[in-house]
Amino acid sequence: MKEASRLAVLKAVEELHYRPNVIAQSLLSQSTGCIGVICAQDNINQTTGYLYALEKHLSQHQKHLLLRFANSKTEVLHALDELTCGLCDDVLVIGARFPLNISHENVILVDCVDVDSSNSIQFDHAFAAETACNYLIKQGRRQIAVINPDSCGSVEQILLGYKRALENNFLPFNRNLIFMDSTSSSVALQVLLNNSTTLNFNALLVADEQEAQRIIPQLQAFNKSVPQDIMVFSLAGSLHLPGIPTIPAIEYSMDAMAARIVAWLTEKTKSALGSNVLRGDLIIPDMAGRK
Amino acid sequence: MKEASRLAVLKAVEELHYRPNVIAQSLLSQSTGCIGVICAQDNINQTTGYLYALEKHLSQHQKHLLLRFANSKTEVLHALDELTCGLCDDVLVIGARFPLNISHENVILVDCVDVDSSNSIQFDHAFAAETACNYLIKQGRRQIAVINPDSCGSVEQILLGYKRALENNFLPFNRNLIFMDSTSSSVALQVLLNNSTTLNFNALLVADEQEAQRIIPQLQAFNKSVPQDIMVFSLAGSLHLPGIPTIPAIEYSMDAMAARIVAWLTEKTKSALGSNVLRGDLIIPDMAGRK
DNA sequence: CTGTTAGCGCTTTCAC
DNA sequence: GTGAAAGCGCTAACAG
Repeated sequence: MKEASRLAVLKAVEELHYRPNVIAQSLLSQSTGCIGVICAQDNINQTTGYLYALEKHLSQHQKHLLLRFANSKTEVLHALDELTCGLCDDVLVIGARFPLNISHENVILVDCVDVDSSNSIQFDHAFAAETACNYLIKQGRRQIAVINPDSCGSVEQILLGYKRALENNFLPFNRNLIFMDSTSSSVALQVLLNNSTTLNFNALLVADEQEAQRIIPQLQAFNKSVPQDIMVFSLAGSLHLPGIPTIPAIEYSMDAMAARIVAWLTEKTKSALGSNVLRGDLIIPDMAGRK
Repeated sequence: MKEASRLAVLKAVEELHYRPNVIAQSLLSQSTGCIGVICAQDNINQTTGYLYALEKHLSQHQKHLLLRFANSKTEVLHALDELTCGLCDDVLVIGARFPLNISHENVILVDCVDVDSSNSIQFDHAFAAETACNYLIKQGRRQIAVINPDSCGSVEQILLGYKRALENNFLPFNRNLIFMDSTSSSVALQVLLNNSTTLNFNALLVADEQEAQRIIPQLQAFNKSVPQDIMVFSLAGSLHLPGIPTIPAIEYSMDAMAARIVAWLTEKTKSALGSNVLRGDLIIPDMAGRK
């Protein structure tokens, strides 16, 4: 081959801005490099962390993030249908609080409820609750109440970790401090406050920071100062927004989660997932920070 | 054709879960239905609103949202490169605060600075500032300060609307109340507060709610109550989070924006954009709400 | 080492 | 009416 013609081709490539068509490549390779991400969590503000971490990791592996939102099983299945016709190599479903019963080869369930499938990544809520209680007990809070909405699906796990921490600290278990099946967290809080003289609770575990921010003003309205009288602990993340004081929380590393997911997607061996539970980090408020 | 064989085929389709391969279809039609969305805003929490509205509208038109994040011109161009090799029919760049100089046929710039291209949708900041000032003046606030970070790129527009409102209300313009080129909004605020006895300002326009939540505690630290002493107004959206009191704001309808974008994408005529500026709604805090 | 060919899964066209 | 064939843009495997 003449060097001249080689250069001529390269020059033409340059000048005509030739870009090999990835669709034609995909047709042959039977893989598009697209990963569908179906966000099913009810609080869409929580998706940002997931998406940012996921996109960062996916693009590093030449993969594309195809985003969908879905709020019910029907919507998830519909989205799944549209994405698995050759468009996406794999699909993630994130944060579904309704049972899905999906056990497809190429679908990974992340932080979903009612998971029987092995293709899933779950947060270790038992570990979170245990850490939370141990922290609170070390802070001198021995009467820890728990308010967890019915829908969270991590009820048993949270209770497990809660009891484990109490046992390890030789503390008695009081059923009246636990509100796991309440439809409204506000009602649960009212019951707690109405019985506060006998219950005498000084710490409160809630499902997430959003919940905490709803509950804290209610506590204050009943002359309970936070965290002096009642220390409120979020079992899933803090918001880190200006104007909102930090509360102690368990925070799950979105980066760690994304790394695991991408490892699974690229290696396609179940062992890549390692354990399929992810443990969160304990975040304690900066005492020197804002009041 | 025999009816029996027709049914046999349909039955086989059903049983084998046959799904026509969209990639093969794309190769022929030269269109994938994928719309690349490059989020370039520094505050990733702002992306959620865009993404949710966009995905909703796109999926209604059988289009897919391919998400990327980019924080610099280099990253945006790199993402653009990867998406325009046949994968995406069109690409949106959202919220870039750095000049891009892109005027590609299939790229729409949304809420980006320094836009010369006609393929863009901008927020009407002049209109926002004018509405804000008119509202504040009607609330009895005639000394309106403005703090706007340099990077926002809407400086002239905001000043335009500000002056227009003042003129229409026969109020004098005071240059000392305007901080448009300050690197730090905190420094600008300090200058304002140091001169507060002579300036006597009773309202403050800030770029967005995030900024407002940074500034409000600083005002309170100087014994300025909000909104009694100083009414803080956000020129771009409010957060609507529990635990954060609502402040008056201009809020842009993500739904309206998404609808316009999808109209442009589907009709592919510039007229579909209508005007390429989008005006925001005035949001006033619910006085009956939290303190 | 270079050049040709077949075929990825589909749709459109053209011939029967 | 139904059925065969061409071709979308690319890369594999093959033949020269």
